[in-house]
Amino acid sequence: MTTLAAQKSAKSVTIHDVALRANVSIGTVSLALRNDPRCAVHTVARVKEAAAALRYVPNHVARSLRRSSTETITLVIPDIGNPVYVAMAKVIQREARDRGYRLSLVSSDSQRSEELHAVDGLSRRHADGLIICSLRPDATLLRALESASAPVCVIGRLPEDAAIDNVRVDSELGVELGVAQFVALGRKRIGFVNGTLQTVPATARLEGFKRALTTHGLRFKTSLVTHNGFSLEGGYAGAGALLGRHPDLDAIFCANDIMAIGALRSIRERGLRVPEDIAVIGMDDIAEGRVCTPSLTSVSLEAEQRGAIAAKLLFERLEAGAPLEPRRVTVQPRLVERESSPAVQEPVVKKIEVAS
Amino acid sequence: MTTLAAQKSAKSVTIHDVALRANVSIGTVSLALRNDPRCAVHTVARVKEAAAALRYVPNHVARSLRRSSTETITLVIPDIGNPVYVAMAKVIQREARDRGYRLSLVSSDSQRSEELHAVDGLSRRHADGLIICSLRPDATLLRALESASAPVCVIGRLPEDAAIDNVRVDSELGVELGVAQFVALGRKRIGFVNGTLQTVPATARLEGFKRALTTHGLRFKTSLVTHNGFSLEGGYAGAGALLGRHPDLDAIFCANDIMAIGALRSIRERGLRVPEDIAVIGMDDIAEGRVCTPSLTSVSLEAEQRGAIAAKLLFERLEAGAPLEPRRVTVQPRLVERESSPAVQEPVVKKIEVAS
DNA sequence: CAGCGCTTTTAAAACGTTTTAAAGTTCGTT
DNA sequence: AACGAACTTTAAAACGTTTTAAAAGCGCTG
Repeated sequence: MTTLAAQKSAKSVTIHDVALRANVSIGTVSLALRNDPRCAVHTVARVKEAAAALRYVPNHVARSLRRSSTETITLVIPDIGNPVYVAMAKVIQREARDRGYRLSLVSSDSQRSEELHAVDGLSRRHADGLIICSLRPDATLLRALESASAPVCVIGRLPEDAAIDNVRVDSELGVELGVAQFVALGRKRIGFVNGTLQTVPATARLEGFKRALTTHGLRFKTSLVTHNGFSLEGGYAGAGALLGRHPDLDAIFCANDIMAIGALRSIRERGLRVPEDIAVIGMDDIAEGRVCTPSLTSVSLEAEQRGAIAAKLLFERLEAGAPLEPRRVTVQPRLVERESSPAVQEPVVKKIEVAS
Repeated sequence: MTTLAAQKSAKSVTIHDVALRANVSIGTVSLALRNDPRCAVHTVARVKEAAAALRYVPNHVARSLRRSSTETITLVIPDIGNPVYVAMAKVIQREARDRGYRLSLVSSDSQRSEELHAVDGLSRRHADGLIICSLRPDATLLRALESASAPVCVIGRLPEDAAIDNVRVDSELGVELGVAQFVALGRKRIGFVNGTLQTVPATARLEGFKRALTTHGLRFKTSLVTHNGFSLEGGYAGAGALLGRHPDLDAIFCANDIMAIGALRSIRERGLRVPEDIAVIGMDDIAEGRVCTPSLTSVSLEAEQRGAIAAKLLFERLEAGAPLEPRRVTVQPRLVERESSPAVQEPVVKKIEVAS
């Protein structure tokens, strides 16, 4: 196609071409195209006509340079394969779009280098702001974030003294909700399939697990916990190990839903039934949990809500003239009951039986 | 933190500052930082020292403007919630990174507007090239792609006369592989849970299904097929409808793995066993299929491979001086056998049961 | 020591916008 | 008829790079 080749090689039409055709200066074209009130209506019309005739489309790079703003924000998530982060990304994408920003999505796979690279992108002017969800915000990353050259917001728990906008969730409480549900079901031998050791979420969740056991007068033992990747395989392996050590478990809490789905499979393979023999609760409340078999009881960590709040904080900072104080928002977890650890039926039945 | 506030408000250090400190012209700084051989080694050293001392980081926007290349490519996928596209994206991301490009990922959710917007981004200089995976490449989109102002590559079937680089997979053949496997298992009453009607993949797969039935001397009926979204819910609904109409089905082919996982659930809920009562085969061979219960037999459409090829085509075009002829690559599907439709063992068992 | 060739550095132009300050208009008042 | 005021338009300066053509430095040769 000659048109194709021609178009690709042709110099693109600029504001100068439009100015020439509309017989005005480039300054006027710039004003007119943005409907600046300083520009007379008939001029606006003429300019737009010329622009349309020439198929003018503004060069975003040039505009960014002049305005020193790219109208893009970066979002870094740990794993694009995890639906919970995808859900978060979708919310943030929408928020960004509503404000005229584009979203640049990066999956860090928890690589520190990827995370730092994204922060670095701020000073290179790749983006105007950054939302980052990190499982392991160590000193290096925090330093980079604190001295970042543009607004930043972190989703996930940060040290108390970090001077960075922060949206977190009380995941200890989340684990406690789950364990409480097990106890209400009459389950006492509870295992915990946790995620990668030394990540902040894993640490917090373990803490919550210990606290919950204590609360309900149950004894904590290290052998009740496994640490594997926050992945399907991790959950599968974890539940397997746990059941190997404690064949008498009657409930397993999993540090996220993906792991829980892996755990379901492992339990099944041992010929055990969920929830009759073993109740299972996950965390994150992802869509997959609603449709797996059995459907998964889960503690929602309100990923969408956290994403929306992070976006709000970031844009406030972007739009604020003056620098703002660092802010912190904490979201509450919420138990969503489904088949893998049912709330009502079974326990009620059970209680009636006990009473009669 | 005052440093924080200071850094954020401070004008960023530019090549001019470095030039001043190193006592050379900005042109020299530019050359030195890129290790241009025209620059004397001692000067390079001095400049780099100055740059480091000032923590200079180059402004990518300015560079893009001058070089008129953003070193970014855009990838548009239909659904970021579908692991198969995520896998594809990861491959392409890697390929891009290896070549010094950044990847901007867009999930179109099959909205035409999103797709066109991405194409439009090329002329706005958001990116240097585009890879797009569209379920419904209609005339509007094709026209836009053909007259795009930068290199483009489409993953997915295009009309024969489209003058666009194109990577496709023979998905008819894929369906035929699946049906052949059912037949080998002795299954004859085969349903098809298809995706959204009027998408190109759904059309092709339906075609393949009809052809496969014919090949094996089976009769095609419209009632053997359902059309729903290419999603978990779609698969769940589709299998439900199918079983409502034909309770005697002994095999269900699903147009993708996500739908197949939904279908598994629906089948289970009716108290039927997979694969004993109903064999199931999906398409895409996503990781989730390996660990669901039962694990999912699937026809791989080689998403990673297609992604890699698309990247290769795009970068060839980006790096080519002269315009290239449009190219087309077709990839072959591959059957991956797992529990939901086992190759050897189970059918024997089944026959024994029936016999008893 | 003029001239040459080689290496290194530089000034200035360019990339395509937005923005600013100033210059032109037009019009109603005095 | 002159004078502002209000409205429009414009020229030119930025934004921070890369690139180009020319200049400068420098040692050699004839």
